[in-house]
Amino acid sequence: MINRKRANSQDVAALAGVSQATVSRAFTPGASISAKTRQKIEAAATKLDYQPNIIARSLSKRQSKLIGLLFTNWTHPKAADLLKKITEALTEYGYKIIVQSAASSHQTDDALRDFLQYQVDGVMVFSANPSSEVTTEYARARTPIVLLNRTGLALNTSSVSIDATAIGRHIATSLLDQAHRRFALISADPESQIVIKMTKAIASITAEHPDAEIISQRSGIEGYEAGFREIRSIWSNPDARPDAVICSADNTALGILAGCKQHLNIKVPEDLAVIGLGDIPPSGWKDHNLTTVKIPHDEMVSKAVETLIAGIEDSSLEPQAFEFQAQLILRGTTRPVPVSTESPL
Amino acid sequence: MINRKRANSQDVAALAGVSQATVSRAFTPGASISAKTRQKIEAAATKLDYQPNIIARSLSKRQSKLIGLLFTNWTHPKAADLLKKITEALTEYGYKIIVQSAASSHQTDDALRDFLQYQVDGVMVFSANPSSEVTTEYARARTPIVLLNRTGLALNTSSVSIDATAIGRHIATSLLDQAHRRFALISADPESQIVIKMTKAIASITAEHPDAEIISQRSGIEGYEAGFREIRSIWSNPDARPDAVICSADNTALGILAGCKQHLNIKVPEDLAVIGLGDIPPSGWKDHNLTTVKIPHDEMVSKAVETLIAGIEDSSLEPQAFEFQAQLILRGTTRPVPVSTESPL
DNA sequence: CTGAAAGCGCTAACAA
DNA sequence: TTGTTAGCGCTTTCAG
Repeated sequence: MINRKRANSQDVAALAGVSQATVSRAFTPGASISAKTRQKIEAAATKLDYQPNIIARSLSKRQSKLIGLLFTNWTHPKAADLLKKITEALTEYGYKIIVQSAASSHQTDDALRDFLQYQVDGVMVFSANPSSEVTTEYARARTPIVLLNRTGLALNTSSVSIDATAIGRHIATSLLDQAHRRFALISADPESQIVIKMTKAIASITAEHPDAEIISQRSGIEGYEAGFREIRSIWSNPDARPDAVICSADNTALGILAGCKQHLNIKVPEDLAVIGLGDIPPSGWKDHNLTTVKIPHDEMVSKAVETLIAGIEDSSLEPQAFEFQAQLILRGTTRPVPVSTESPL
Repeated sequence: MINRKRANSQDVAALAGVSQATVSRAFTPGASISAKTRQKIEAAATKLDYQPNIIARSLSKRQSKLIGLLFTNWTHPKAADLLKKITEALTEYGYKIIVQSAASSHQTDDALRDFLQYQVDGVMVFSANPSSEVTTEYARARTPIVLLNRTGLALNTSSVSIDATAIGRHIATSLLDQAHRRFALISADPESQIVIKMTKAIASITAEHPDAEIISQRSGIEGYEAGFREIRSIWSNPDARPDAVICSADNTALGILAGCKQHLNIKVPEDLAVIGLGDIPPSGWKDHNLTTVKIPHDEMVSKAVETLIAGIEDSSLEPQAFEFQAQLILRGTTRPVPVSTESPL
């Protein structure tokens, strides 16, 4: 059987002895069509291996059932999980996902414009901020954008993020309760809104406390090895040693821990407290037992997806910003909390 | 400015005072059009925020510039890296990627049929085997499929994988050289062609050796914790203890290592050798120092992408199967190789 | 180099 | 319930 080209609804119509429009109805849920003709058509369709051409449908219906997903932060420890969750959630709603990768902000905008050419019904952006020119284009096209992992700065976009201020204050307070005073802050991307807000929150707490301070702030440190190296450098100046280091990622914190143990003979948490961010599985393993912050990624993805879908279905909806509460998980790399402050009931 | 609908080539044509077809030409690389009219059109286009509708173009050209990417194994340690690489490589060639996730083989087939409805120009499947019915449909539609991480069993599909037999033989031989005799095999998915082939290869080597044997084979073990638990169970029977365990994933091997150290007081590699698969970063860290197998993922992805593109551009091309050589990385969890066998020059 | 016109495969009124 | 007809926005002959 040498089928030159794929069967279309015309071919099926001819074989079934009905009009082409009727074939279209047979493939439209809830269209008015008699059971008998539907059967004829289904028979003809399977015979010809017919499947509706969604591209043509999209053109005609002026909606593509396509969602653009722009991904930048591939080294995020949950990158694969997030992608899976996003993909599956959107699939549930009957959408397909077009992924693009972007490194620079320039690429971000280009990718976003590409999405528009593909007539996506909506876009989700993970860890990047589109320019306001692009978001305006989107607004004009009435195509909603949801930013995941960014706080709601950009115009015309919804966002889902964590409440960085709250967790920042919480970390700082907890550290102070545990009698830590000299904080070092280590981050990957200093531009990240979350890092900025957390830093500000921590600073505001230390400012209120007479002998507490942020004694150093370093950025561009990402991953285990980077942490491993960084702690040496931090420790090298005996006059400026912190007694607590707060990292923007668990991986980095684990590297620091390893550095403390292997080279520097720093006792954690006695000499130094270490706090991570993300609560990746190894952090919970007994040999690491890292105090860290758990981010409710699943809830955030669900909310992001819901928001996007809502924006697609009701284009009059205003963009919204959501912040989720992250949770500090106290484990072995911070000193035990004094009993009195625990559940002050 | 309340632009009800997006501008189309018609609108641009009107504004520029040319025909719609000319606008189309202006956006077709290499079309014959004078510099002057092109400029007029570009001016009009930017004024109207016009961008060609790729959906319409696809319908008309009968090619979507869309590639379907079916992803099943999200827990693969390199999942995010692979996705990134695939996405970026295909983007280089001017394609966009539609991702879908599938758990069961049933879902695999459904997802692949969905891709067909979206008129994808080709499909890449990571770690799954489509049914032959579906691959036949694809063949009929002249839409190439490339399987990544599967050996070339399915009809009408190309595949890119590692040479599991070679690496299996290599591992077994190396272990025998190091005076190991009793092998335990631990895998996540016993159906995986790679696992099957490696097992067979190892078995064929042990068969040739009088006192070597595979003393146990366990599957369904995936991840650090699973490995951590499994080694206890393996070790619980003093009469059937292996002196080498070969894992289908580094994570699992690392869990085993931790179990050996923390609970069982097993000396590695003196009492037990441990070999992983994948060479994830922690395996190389000094505290683990795991002997493992490095898989040339980047080369494999490049080859898979090239093969797919080639298949799209020349539909007469026959499917091909590629196998890459994996590399055994000897580190600290296997006994040192006797000097005599090293470089037998 | 440019315009007119005929599709691409489908949906969506509108009649019948 | 069905058929007819007119698009959806673009590409691509074919003339000019």
